[in-house]
Amino acid sequence: MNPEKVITRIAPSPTGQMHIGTVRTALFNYIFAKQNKGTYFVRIEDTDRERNKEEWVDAIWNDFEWCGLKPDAKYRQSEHIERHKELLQKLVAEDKAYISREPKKDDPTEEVEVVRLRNPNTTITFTDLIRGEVSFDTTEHGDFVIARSIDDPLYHFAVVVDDGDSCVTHVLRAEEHISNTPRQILILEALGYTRPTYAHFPLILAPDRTKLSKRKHAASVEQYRTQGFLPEAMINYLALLGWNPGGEREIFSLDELIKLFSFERMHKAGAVFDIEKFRWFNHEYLKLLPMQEFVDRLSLFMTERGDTVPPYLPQIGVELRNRAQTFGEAADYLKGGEFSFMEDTIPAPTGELLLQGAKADAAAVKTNLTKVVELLLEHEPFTAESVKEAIFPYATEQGRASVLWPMRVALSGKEKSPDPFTLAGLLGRKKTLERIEKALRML
RNA sequence: GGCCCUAUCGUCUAACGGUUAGGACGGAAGCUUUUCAAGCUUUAAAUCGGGGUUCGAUUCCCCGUAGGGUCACCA
Repeated sequence: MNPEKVITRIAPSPTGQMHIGTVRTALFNYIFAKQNKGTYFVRIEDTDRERNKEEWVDAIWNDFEWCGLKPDAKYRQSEHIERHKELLQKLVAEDKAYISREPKKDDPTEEVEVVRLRNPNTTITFTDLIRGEVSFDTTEHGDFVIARSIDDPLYHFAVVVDDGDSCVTHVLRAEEHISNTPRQILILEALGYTRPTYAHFPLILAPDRTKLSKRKHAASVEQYRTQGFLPEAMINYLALLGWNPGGEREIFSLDELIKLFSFERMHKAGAVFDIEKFRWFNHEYLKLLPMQEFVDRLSLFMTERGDTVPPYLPQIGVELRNRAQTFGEAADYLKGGEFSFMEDTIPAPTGELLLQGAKADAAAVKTNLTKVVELLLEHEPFTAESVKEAIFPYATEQGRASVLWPMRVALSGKEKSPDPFTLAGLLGRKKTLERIEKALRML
């Protein structure tokens, strides 16, 4: 019955590829808003004209769309520049801030007129949903700069104004911002806005336990998309970095996360991003996909990557997906000839390879292969299971290695491949028999 | 360095004073259609240290130690 509607936001800056930490913060903002039937929006923080680039603005929209985190609204901070100027002037007029003529910081030969806030030098205490009460002495900040000039606001000022005007109720962001919070509260109080509720999420760490950075580590959404990770797996994995619903289940859909999320179960310490576990999650999600969808999405991935999609992809889908944890790996397997046995043009295996794992001599292998042909000549139906039924008793009798190894090599032409029955099922009777006959001539 | 935050297997974590400290990833071993992968089974592996509080501490308090974040005319 609380009349106050929850409003959350994510505020990325368009200075490069989107960081997966940004996605996680967006995710929790999204989840919390949805859980409370509130609103979640994206605001692009583009007040730094020198570092921003249009291409990164587009990348942000694309990345969020790919992740499945659709905002209820979106806008750019630069659209509000007039409002920022207005409030900057108001603050100066009220003597809560003042214009200070001083040498430019990175070029002391030049003089600038920055705007500084009159710091009341108080101790600011705020409640953090994750960390409880947090206090900072703000005297150390002095009269800090809030604008490069009277019409060029800086981050802290712009954030406070935009959050205030957008009636953001919950500022949920990463821990790196926690020591910025008191400064923003000081600005907020000077401006007279209502203070939102804060929460600071633990950081995502690299294996060396420092903040995961795009410079040093694989940390951008784009990289993982390019490697063929599924957005649903990424969402799930990211949600479980620093949070869990208790119990032993790990696979959760976005809807389930919305139902289960709570700040009480949020960790306070940073969590190391483990690519191996992420790959495991991805594999789990790959296996959850209906085969047709797996094939379609992989085909799309390969096409975008410039790879040729082999016509036999649907047939080997199950085998391929067992092996590959990501679409990227699947594409690599295909490209690397892992499934070359599906091609009609493969050369016959050498006699040496046919005997390599057979634990028997050429004469015995020849006999066994001949027998296999005989057993399969009219066997019905010709599926992996039924081929196994036809061959297995004989193989067991003769020593499985002496039958199964050469049969598998004859069918695949390779040292490593799926088992002979799967191969036969995939190839069909005609090709199966042809390849065994061909192998027989190599002995 | 100042300020702030944090601390359970290598990693992600469960336990909200009483458990043989559980699960997952990864590792190791074994099984299978004597290859590869997947799958299944088994297994090693942790409460940072020291003081308290308590009949009893992973859990509460204090002090260390270690790690991280932040200290812009970036966001």
